[in-house]
Amino acid sequence: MSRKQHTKATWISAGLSALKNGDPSALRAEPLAKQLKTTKGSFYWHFADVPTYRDAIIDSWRTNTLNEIVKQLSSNGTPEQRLYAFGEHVLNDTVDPAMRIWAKSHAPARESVTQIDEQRLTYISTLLGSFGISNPAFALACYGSLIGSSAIHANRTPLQAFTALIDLILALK
Amino acid sequence: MSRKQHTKATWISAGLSALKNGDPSALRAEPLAKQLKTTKGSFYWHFADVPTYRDAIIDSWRTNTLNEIVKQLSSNGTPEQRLYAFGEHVLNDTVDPAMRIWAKSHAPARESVTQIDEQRLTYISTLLGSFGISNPAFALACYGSLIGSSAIHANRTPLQAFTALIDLILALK
DNA sequence: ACTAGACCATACGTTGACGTATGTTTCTTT
DNA sequence: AAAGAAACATACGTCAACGTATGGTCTAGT
Repeated sequence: MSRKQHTKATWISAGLSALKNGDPSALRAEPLAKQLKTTKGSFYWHFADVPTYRDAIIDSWRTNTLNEIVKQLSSNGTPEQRLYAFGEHVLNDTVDPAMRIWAKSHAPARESVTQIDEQRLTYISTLLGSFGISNPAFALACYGSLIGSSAIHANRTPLQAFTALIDLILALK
Repeated sequence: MSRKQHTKATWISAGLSALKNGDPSALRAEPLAKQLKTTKGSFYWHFADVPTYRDAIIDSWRTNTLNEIVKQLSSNGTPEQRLYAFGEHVLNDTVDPAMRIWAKSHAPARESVTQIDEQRLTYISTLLGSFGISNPAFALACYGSLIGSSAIHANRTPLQAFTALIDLILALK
């Protein structure tokens, strides 16, 4: 009914949301509690301490993202359609930038980012391979243009760069 | 002999260096003082407070980067050579990722990143234009692949993606 | 409605960083 | 070498966030 109480998932969701507009230092117990209109009593019930919470955030991102990749893997549609769907998946991952900068100083974040990058690059390489394009630098360029152009402050949408690039590469086939 | 005292530039340099391996929250007076083997007495001599210092860091990055772009603009060499040189310039800017995430929550950082992105995109668009390539999405893809693939955790170098992409785009001419 | 367990509020002591005040050292100029 | 200026060290009060302890409140099962 009233379901006013919080769960681990609530806290993790709030943390992931905080990462969308800031760096990992935004993951602090008391400010988040205030934002959730509760107190840190709840926080410390669900998590032993802040480092534990932060690692749970990382693991949640990793799991969600891996699941999304699996979903993409088993999707249907032409390779072109699947490439575009992949692009949207990456662009929708607004936590990615924070995880990436966190990875510079935090081993668990680094491991998760590495794993996700491997999976995504493998997937896009496979799709490009179905067009007979096997140079792995192209996969890296595609993935990079997604990660990068979503971070760039320009008037164009990141998707425009990605689609232009895909069209260009597919012209090779 | 002249015992080595610190200057504004020393502090700013230390801050820029800290940003290479972490987020903006690493820019704190006392930890940096410890690292520079001095005390915050020096810090507060050179800067009014931490926000002032942080904005000085941003401005230093902006100025350095703009100067570097101007240098590239007046460089000589073929457009191909200048494209590659541009790529290296961007990849050498290891502060860029931290500035980019900072831009999400801090207006001065955002303004600087926007300005730098505009200048870089204009320059690369001009170079591509000299090959008769006018679709701005290609410039965004190139710049994005630099920014992005340098952030990606993979076994390949970012430059491989960029050069493959340039070669691909130049094949259009 | 009662009780057990799950969940939350709050008071407390601790810590790390902030910014100020004030004295001390080092540099420069004469 | 002395004086003034520039740069640094340090002690202090304040604050925000940490983590703990303890008691209160909600909820489900009987």
